[in-house]
Parts: sequence; structure tokens; C-alpha cells
Amino acid sequence: MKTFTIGQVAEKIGVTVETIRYYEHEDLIPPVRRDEGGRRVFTDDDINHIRLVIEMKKADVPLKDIAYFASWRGDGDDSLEARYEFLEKHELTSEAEIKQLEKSLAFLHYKKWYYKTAIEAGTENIHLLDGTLEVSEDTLNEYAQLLKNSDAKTLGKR
Amino acid sequence: MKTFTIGQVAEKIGVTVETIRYYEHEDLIPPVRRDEGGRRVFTDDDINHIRLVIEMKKADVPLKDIAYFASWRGDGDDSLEARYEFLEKHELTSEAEIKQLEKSLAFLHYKKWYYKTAIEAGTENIHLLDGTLEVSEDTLNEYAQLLKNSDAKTLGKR
DNA sequence: CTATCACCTAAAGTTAACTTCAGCTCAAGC
DNA sequence: GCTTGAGCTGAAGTTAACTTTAGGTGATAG
Repeated sequence: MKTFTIGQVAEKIGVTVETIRYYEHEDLIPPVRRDEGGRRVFTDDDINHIRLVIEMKKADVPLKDIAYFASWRGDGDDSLEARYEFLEKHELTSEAEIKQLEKSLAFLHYKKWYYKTAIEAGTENIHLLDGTLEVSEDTLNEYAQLLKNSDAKTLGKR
Repeated sequence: MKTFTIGQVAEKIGVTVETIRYYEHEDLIPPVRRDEGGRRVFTDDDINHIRLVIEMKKADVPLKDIAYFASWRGDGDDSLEARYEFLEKHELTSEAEIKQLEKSLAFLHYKKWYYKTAIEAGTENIHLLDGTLEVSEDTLNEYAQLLKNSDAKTLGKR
């Protein structure tokens, strides 16, 4: 079977060799085989383990949790349920994160519209009550009205 | 105008008083007025500043960046363009984050389906090539087929 | 045959965003 | 008149996920 050095693996999957050693040290991947000199010898399986860690990281799964998941692999078929539940839990977390980010995005769209119109008017004062920093009802109502016929993203565009 | 102590503000918006002091210290909000004893006296404007920081944080804007945005407020209408561009930049970042999370979610769905079917079979071996850890083409093809008629989320459900 | 390069380990350092701590002030309740 | 509680400051500590450093080995290119 084809094998790789740590440098080759790092290159292949786009992380540093230090990160790979760190992942092994933290038990996010199973211990990698060594040659007579103590150097790591990676197989495709090892590479897939690292890729799995990276995929989970992208889903914002903390390394601590990934370590649990990794440890269950050692339990074979006995841990299938545990692994399923783990994935379900993080599925819910990811869904919630997406929803929150979508709200935040809507907020950014509103803010863009706010500044776009301020720029067009030459001043932010068109949105503020007299000399305060409070946004006027008029501005809020206008935006709410506009949202009925256009989408937030478009409204924010210049 | 109504004013509040730091404790009242913390309570009102759900952060600790330490966090509020930290935000002021880091210039994420303008310096808050003090009473004769040196204690902070918050107005609704101050509260809105803190709320803005929190909203931006939810959009994963780093505090360092929020500090820039905050500093531009001092430049008044001269910084409207800068603020618009700032929002546009973070809009793009948020959109990219959402897209990544959606990919990750699809990955979690696939993994759930993988373990769901393994649980039903009583073993993960149905998905693996002989004694290895490599997932078989059959499994991958089957999932690809199933995706044509159902959505990933449903496929992962038990 | 020696210098360079990839590799190794253990330990210390880094960054973000807070939190905790030590030590001090002041108004209010008993 | 003393204690309690909320506030204050500056500095040190915390956590995650790495990165950097210091010091050491062994194959290979010149």
C-alpha cells in the first residue's frame, strides 16, 4: 500500500506538519505507524482521518468533541449509536448557526441601506432624531415598507 | 433623560458588567459619562452602542474590526463611505460563512445516513471494503442515487 | 565527510475575547 | 459607626487551537 511522509501529507491536504502532529498528540486521529527511525508513515486511511477532522472543524465542531468521536472508532460497531447521536447534536448546532448568521446578514443589509441612503443624502442626519443618535421611526418604517417589495440584499446595494 | 448604572445595563442586555467595561476599554463603544464618584452613567445611546457591538459579534466580526467601525463614528459624515464598505466586506464574509456551513451540514447529513444504515445493519462493515476503513463505491453510489429523490436531511433521519 | 534537510519531542509562546483577582471608594442599611 | 454591596482600576489568568522554539537524530547531496 502507498505510504507518505508527514511533509507529503501536509502538502497534499494543505495544513502544516505541526498541525498534523498536534492532531495526533490530541488523539484526534489514531496513532500513526512509525518506521525504524521513529518517523511517521502515513497511509490513505491516516489521511482520511485527518480529512475527517478538518471537515468537522469546518462544521465548527470543537476539537475536544472530535476527540470523542475519534475515540469511539476504537469501540467498533458498539459505538454506532453514540456516533449517530453525536452527528445529530452537531447537525442541530450547525442549523442554529446558519439561522443566526442569516439574521446577522439581514442586519448587515439593513445597515448597508442605512448608510447607502445617508451617503446619497450627504449626511446621516436624515435618519436621526434632531441632534441625537437615535434612529427615527420614519427611517425604520421606510425600510419596513421597502422590504415588502424588494429583498434586503438588493436594498443595500449601491 | 433616563440613565442607568452598569449593573442595570448588564442585566438589561444580558452581558456581565466586566464585559461592558472591557468593551469601553477596547474602544468598542465611546467613553461613558461618569458621575462625581467616577461611576459610569449610561444613556439609551450608550446601550445602543453596546447592542451594536453584540450584533456585529453575532455576524462574526472581530472586535478589532468593530473598534474601527466605532472610531469612524467620531468622523461623522466624513466616514459614511468607509462604514458602508466595512459593512459590504463583512456581508461577503457572512455569506461565505453561511455557504461553508451549508456544505458542512450536507456532510453531517451524509454521515448520519451512513451511521443510520450501519445501525440498521448492525455493523459498519456494510459500507467498508473488505477489512479496510475505506468506504465502498457502492455506498457512495447508493447515497448519490438516494439524493436524487430525497433531501439529505431526511435521509439522515431515523 | 560534513553540512543540510526532513524528521522527532517536549515545552513555551500566541491571539482573541473575556474572566478573575487584589485592592480601593463610597453610599446605604442596621 | 460599621458592614455590606456596587462600582472602580490595572494586572494577571483562562481557553482553544495552534505555532514557535530549543535541542536532537539520521539520510543524502556535494
